[in-house]
Amino acid sequence: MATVNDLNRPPSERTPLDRSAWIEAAIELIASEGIAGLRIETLARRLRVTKGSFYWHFRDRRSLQQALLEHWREGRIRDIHKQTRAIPGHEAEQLRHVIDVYSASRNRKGILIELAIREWAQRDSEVAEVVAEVDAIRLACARDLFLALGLTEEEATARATLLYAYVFGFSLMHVERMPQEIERLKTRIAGWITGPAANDPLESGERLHAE
Amino acid sequence: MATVNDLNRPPSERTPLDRSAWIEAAIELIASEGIAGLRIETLARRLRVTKGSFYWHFRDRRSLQQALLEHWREGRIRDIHKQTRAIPGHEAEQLRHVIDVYSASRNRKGILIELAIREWAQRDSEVAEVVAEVDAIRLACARDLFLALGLTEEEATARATLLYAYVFGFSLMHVERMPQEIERLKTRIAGWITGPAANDPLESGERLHAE
DNA sequence: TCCATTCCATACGATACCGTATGGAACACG
DNA sequence: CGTGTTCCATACGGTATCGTATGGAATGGA
Repeated sequence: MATVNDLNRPPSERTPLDRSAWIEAAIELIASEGIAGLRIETLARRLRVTKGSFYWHFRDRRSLQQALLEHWREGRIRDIHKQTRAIPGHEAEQLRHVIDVYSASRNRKGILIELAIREWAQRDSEVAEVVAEVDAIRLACARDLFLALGLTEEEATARATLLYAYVFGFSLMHVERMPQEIERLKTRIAGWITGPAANDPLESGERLHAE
Repeated sequence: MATVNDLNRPPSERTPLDRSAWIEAAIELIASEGIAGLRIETLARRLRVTKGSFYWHFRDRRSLQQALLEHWREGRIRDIHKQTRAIPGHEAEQLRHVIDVYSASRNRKGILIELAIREWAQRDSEVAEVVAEVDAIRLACARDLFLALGLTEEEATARATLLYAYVFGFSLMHVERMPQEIERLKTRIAGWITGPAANDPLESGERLHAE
């Protein structure tokens, strides 16, 4: 597979591209430009080739998108199980780690990819199905960790949902604070989400309509 | 101002368009197609005119985007104060209402606009500044409600942040459940976010590094 | 009536992109 | 050496869009 170094070498002594090189470059591109910025000729320029190369490896634009989506799906599912593998006695730590990975400023690129895929899913039902699948797995894994902490089924499901909604939503916000304050804020929220059982959730739910 | 009805009438007896008509149509368009789908000629087709009209009302594409952004900013700020106006004794209810407005399936269009603007903000620093301003106001208003409920400054700020991150993030997720189950789930989460004070947040935060 | 203003249509050049057709260079292999 | 395969360059037609230039219809006022 072509390495990044190849881009700085004369075309003659460069490793030939393959599908995966195009897919990797496509991931980079949607991270910076969004799914609408995924253009074949733009990709080709970044890879220092012409689109003649692209149409040798892929049938058309849609074919690249499908491969990209499948690549994302597999990578995410692998990561989920790796990150949420239960270690008895360390469930809360595992959960905070999940939050940390997705809300950390050092993982900016991963977050941008995640947002780009979800933006795409808003307007493509096939993509929405893949996102739904990944979400289902993520939620199930997080829920299992909460279950191990002693929460009820429903409470664990709700906490898992809140956890992921929070990390995705926070990455959409533009909080105006000092970096140190933001870290403190995130730590506090993470601690609350992964913390001990809250008040009786059913009762608070009912009060929504009773008041 | 041109009404929707005008689009079904012959061009001769139609109310002349003005800037606001273009801005309204632009909002509709980014809700359905995203910010990248905001094209002048596409807009013109929807308004049953040619782009000759557009370039009379606006200098260029960027000018429309700025007007659109300003329109969004003002509308959001108006809405925030309207929705979070403190009514003594009903603070929790107000907070749950905020969650309801943004996570309700009936407000799909409003959510899509919100997501489109935030997607835009990821790649345009000027837009990011406006989003940051709106976020700051929203967070301050929600924080004040939590303060009225007796929370500390830091706890109120954290809860307000969690509240908005949750509603934005949830709208990005694709939860595979029956509508009734989803409603129950959302009610439970909303009750928890707006509910009584949690465990000591500082302590849980410290544990993150201690374990 | 004449004229200025408002609002829009039409036509144009320029750019970016898609997908196809076709040729060519490098390489392996018999 | 000849040949097939792999990988890419080039050239082309077609579409969508931007911004400009310019003319025209309708309207209200002097």
